[in-house]
Amino acid sequence: MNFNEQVYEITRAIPPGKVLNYGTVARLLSNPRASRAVGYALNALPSGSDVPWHRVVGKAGSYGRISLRGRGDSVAEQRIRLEAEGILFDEEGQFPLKPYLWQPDPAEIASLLDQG
DNA sequence: GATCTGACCACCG
DNA sequence: CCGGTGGCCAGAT
Repeated sequence: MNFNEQVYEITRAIPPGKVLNYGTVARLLSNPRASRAVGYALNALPSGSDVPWHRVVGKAGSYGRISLRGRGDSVAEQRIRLEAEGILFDEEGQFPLKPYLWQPDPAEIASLLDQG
């Protein structure tokens, strides 16, 4: 199980209406500084993937933010999907992280990474 | 193998 | 709040 697959496993485990930051995903993989690599992994996903990539967002202070680069269409799609799950954006295209942050059970994560 | 790039973030100052 | 820096992994050249 390589790094990318672990990222996908974690992302698949995020419930609808909840989100994680790139850095949080990296921490769950025991690579606290690998947030950038998490972004790379999601970038490498095929368009028809069953991985809910839209539930991984960037972080700006205590706010969540869509931070895709060079993919205008995907930015719109991510926002639409999140809004469809009940996450509403403010005028600055952000939303407060606190009510939407997923708090995973460490044992569940360990199990996920172990099995896959 | 060296080098560069990219959906990032924590840590200073 | 803003900017600079270092660190991570994978893919392309």
